[in-house]
Amino acid sequence: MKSFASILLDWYDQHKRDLPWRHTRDPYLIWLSEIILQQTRVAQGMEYYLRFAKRFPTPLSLAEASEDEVLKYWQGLGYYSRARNLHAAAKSMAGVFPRSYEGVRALKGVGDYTAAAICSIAYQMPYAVVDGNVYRVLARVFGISIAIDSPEGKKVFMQKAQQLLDGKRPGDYNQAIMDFGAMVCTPVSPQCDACPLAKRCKARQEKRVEELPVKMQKTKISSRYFHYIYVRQGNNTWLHKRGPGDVWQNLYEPPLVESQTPEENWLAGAAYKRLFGRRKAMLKVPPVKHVLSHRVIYADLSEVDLPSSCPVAEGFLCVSAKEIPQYAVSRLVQKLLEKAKVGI
DNA sequence: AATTCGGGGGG
DNA sequence: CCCCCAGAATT
Repeated sequence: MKSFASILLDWYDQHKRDLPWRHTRDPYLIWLSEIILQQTRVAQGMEYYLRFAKRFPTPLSLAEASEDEVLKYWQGLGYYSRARNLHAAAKSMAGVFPRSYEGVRALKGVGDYTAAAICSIAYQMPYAVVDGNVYRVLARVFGISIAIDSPEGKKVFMQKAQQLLDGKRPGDYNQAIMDFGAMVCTPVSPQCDACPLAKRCKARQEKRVEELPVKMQKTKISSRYFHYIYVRQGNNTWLHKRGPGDVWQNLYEPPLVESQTPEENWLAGAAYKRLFGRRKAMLKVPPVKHVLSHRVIYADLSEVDLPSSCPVAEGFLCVSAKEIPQYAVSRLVQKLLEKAKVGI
């Protein structure tokens, strides 16, 4: 009876995807790829990785860049704390990527999964990764019904993964089980006919493939209502850098008024008056729906004309409309500006 | 232990 | 519409 690991490795040697970060053993580049791929599909992260690796080929080049530039390169990829942590971690390593598991695990933005991935792939250290693919493959093949997002479940899957790890090729094994989960043992309609583990798969024997893995879903989604105001002041406009404690930290956006309900007359509210007094705002883009992981934002964009004599409000930058593309903005702001045909 | 971080692709 | 993706930090 062949081992679980050797079956996966055989499958991997035949079917592995040709990915750019598989052509290097540079721990820095492998780290970069792993941060980009957190909660992100390979297809979505590919172009970002290539651009990052070209512009920031070394820890030092990343450390010496401004956070604004790093965020600009990250624009559109989401989970922007990844970019901020990436930059902070690069600055913390003084040009030398850590060589121990503990050193890697201590980097900002590196958790158990990412530390195991980097150390196994770059250093051939025997640490098993546990990501969404691993949960799914192990839950099905071994018929594990415990919820993957429960504390006990995490422990069970961690132990199982570590026990199955191939000691000779830990990096290849880790990538094998993830590629396998992405290509064969997929979340819906898995390719059981082409699966080299089908014969020993508990879930398949018990016809529970679609039921595993088990997750205790929750996700209460709340709504927010954003009203952006595009300032037209000659050829200039206003931008604001978002602060901590909310979405899109350190990204830029036009002046924003948030309302508690869609019906609220925000134009008469204190927030708007403090910025623009009694000036009229013209609606340019009717509300668009923007979905985040645990939140739905309904956002519209209006325009206010301002004489050039008008001073810039506290906390805002006055920039040429042509310069907007230099600033990192959320996908929502990008879409609103496109629809309004201003900037970008 | 539960929330909060984005955005996109596919059924 | 739904689910989930090479997760981590915070509270």
